[in-house]
Amino acid sequence: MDSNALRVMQCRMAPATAPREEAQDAAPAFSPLYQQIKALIIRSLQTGEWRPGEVIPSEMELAARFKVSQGTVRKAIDELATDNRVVRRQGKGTFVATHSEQHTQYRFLRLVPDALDSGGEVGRMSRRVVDCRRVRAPADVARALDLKSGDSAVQIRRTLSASGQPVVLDEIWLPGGLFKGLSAERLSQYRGPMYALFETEFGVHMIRASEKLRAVAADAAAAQWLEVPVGAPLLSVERLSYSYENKPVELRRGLYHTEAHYYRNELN
Amino acid sequence: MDSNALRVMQCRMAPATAPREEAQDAAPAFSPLYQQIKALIIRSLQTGEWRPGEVIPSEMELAARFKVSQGTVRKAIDELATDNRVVRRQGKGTFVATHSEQHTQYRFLRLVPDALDSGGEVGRMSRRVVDCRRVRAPADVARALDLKSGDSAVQIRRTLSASGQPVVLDEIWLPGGLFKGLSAERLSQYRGPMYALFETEFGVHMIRASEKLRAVAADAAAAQWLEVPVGAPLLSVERLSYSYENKPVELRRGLYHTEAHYYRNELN
DNA sequence: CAGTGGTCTAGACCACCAA
DNA sequence: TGGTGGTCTAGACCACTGC
Repeated sequence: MDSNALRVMQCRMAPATAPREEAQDAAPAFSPLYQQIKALIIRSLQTGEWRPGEVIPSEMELAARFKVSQGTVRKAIDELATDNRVVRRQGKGTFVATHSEQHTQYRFLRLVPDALDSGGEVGRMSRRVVDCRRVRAPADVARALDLKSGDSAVQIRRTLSASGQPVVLDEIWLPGGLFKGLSAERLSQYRGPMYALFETEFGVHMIRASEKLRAVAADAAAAQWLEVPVGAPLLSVERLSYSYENKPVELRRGLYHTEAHYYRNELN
Repeated sequence: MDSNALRVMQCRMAPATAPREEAQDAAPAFSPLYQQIKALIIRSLQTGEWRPGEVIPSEMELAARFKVSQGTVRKAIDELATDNRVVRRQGKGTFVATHSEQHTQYRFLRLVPDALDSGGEVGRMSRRVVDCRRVRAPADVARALDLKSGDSAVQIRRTLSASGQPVVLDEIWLPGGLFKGLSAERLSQYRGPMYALFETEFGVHMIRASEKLRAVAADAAAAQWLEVPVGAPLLSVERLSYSYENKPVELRRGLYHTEAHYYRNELN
């Protein structure tokens, strides 16, 4: 059969006689078929062919569409699932990941109260927006978010409180161009995690983040908001979040009061 | 063919007419074949049939031994590889993971110097053992390590320095029974990471760890060792490490000076 | 060259879910 | 009951390693 020869060609290079859809990479590097399929699926996710929360076509359908076996599609989807880009549900289908669902809420928040140390839910925190302004991005923010100096940016400051005690003071920076119309009112009114709002209102879906942690002393402002003495030790968490297109779109500088909470991390 | 019937039986329950090796779990829960194979391989790893750094039998050999297809063995090994219990090397074989190799050194240390912020190697740190004593485990340590109160424990204190500046002060607690003969001399003489010593000298291999991070103020002792003022903010990292048998065997309380270093964490 | 892990296929059956 | 993802098989060929 020549079907195998076709498969091999697909493996070795981006074929000219391609079946329908093709990545534009001119990279001559070897890439397995399932990686190519994965890239094609990601493109469809990026273009919005399937939106967050929706089902994507079944493995059989995708196999037919891409003219590969079900097993190859399966391996592609397996990786998308471990990347948290899709969620598989046996008997129902494969769904585009979203921040708007219960079990994925606060996916990036690692703060745990001392109290429910083992067992028990992570207590819901109450949000309070301090302010939300549009300004020209400072140099360091512009560098982190890949903006030109002078570009517009949104600055949000907010606190999170657990049982009345303020625990987190966040300063959030977003590219102004992507978040037109974002205001303190929108933020305050919205129910659910901020990342869910970003997703549904602005089409920005965060897939991963990178954090830098340090211990710092509280300055006057932080001390006031977190109700601690000036100079008290605080956990500084600088988070850079990346969008579906793998571009940095959020810089979040958090100060955590770790007297009754801690930052949990699992190492494997 | 009845070979399929046999497979199904293996899937549904731990069979009485088992092929050679069996897990002892009486749990009636459904478990896929490849999970059973994975459990069997883990048992062989625990009993030392294949030791850290060694090759395990090829997929074909294991398939013959367990009387399943190569694909099933492959899926079992895939999970062991993502669990960091084995390492696959194309063309060479599958190797039992070890802390004694270059690319896995300092697997659990997330501290990164500000300097080489992107690109560049993580600079080697110099170790210095402050002291190493055998004492009766304090209550909190005993609880964390599943010891009886009054059991013997090893307490190690040491520092890590980068380019002459002390950065980390660790207090390490180990069960006395597992680490007979561990002394300050052994620790000082050993070249390579401490976890490699644990592995080669005491047969204790860490597979995962759980950390709790907080910001704290330096007390007098910490201030002296880390050469910071009393009250300076330090990153407190309490790590509980688990052995191959998934039992907690190390409690490590670290204080990190995060002026020129930060704790890096990737969220997915 | 032989042996290893890595990819791909085709087809079977199972577990789960909803209508 | 039919459709989805999940498991398992058998066999082919590819890529990498070391002799």
